[in-house]
Amino acid sequence: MDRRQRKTREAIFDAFSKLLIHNSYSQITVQEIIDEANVGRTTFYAHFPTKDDLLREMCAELFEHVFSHKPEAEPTHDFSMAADDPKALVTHILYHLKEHGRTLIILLTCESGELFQRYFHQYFHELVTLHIFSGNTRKNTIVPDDFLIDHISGSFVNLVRWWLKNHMKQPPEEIAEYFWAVIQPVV
Amino acid sequence: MDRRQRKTREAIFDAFSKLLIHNSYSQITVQEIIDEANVGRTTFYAHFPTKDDLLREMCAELFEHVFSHKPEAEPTHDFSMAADDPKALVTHILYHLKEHGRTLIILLTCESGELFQRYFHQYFHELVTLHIFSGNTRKNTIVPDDFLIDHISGSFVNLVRWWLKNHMKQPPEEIAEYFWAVIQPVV
DNA sequence: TTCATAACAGAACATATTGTTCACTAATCA
DNA sequence: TGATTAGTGAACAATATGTTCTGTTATGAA
Repeated sequence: MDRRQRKTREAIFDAFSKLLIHNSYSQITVQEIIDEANVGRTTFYAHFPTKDDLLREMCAELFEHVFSHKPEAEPTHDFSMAADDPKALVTHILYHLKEHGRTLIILLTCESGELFQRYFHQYFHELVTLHIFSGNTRKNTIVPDDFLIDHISGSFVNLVRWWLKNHMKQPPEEIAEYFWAVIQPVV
Repeated sequence: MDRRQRKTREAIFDAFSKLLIHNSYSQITVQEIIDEANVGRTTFYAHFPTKDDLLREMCAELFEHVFSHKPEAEPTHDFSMAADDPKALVTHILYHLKEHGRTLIILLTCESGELFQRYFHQYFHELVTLHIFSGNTRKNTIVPDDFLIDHISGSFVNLVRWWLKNHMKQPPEEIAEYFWAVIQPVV
């Protein structure tokens, strides 16, 4: 991608983030984003057909990072064994989420939360299916599998929102414990 | 309230519901609502300052009904003992929700879901605090109380959304069972 | 039934936002 | 260096918003 394109894209993302702190999504106009980002009107529309696309792409980029569990070097924490241990995997993700704290608050708190949440849920859903749910001997025979997965994903999104509401005071390890405490008994 | 006012209010609510089936909240314009409801522009603004207020009031009215657990005569089901039994209470609410199925789908599925969900969560939160959580000897000592309540409320909202996704095939009693199966082990 | 009151209709209005087009300039990287 | 690609800024039609006006109609109390 052209350096100019990256620069513009970054500028628009930043401007949008900044505006989301004080105004709600629907109230923010394309004009404001343009002004804040210092880009031409034409340029904005060349990058994003609509404001919704902008939000969508911003969410996608964020989650792409947060849910990436590549065997990369982790500077702040060691998760070499994360792949096997579901609990460690959750902690790992929570660490990544904490890195994006400010942006997360904006996206989950603001009016745009719904779209964001849908993404969140979707990404985590995949993870649950792969790493937490599978390989388990099912204890719970009352509820259908797909509901259970849905419940677990939803609970995680909820947990993160609760964490944010508490200004992310607790360390990721503790949050992971909470999650495990309400999920482990039902899987 | 004046009969004319009630009529106008109803017309606007109905028109809004109808439009929400096919278009997403943000795409619907005041003009469209006015046209669909057959009311004057002035009239609309006399009732609702903004489109958001309209949605807010619609949600409020719906939940006021769904979460009303007055000792009223229930035609479809008997819940005279609902006040004591949390599970019966949940079933009771699920019955009310099913009555509003179409409107619920619209409100939870569409883009406006976030605001709606917030209401939903809030109403149920109160109920959890009063009827499900209280009076229980706490088994779970790991997680904080306020997180647990949050988790339960969030799980209920999630459950209803899952139910809707499945076109409310299952009877309320079965859904209540599911809820109990994932909640009872953690309280 | 009468009548003052309050609600509604509809048109006209200024204002603001959207998304597009066009001619022009500047940066990129091969 | 030079062809290509990205960005600028102004102007635009189209549409939405919210307000103000004047006139009409329904309501419910006397």
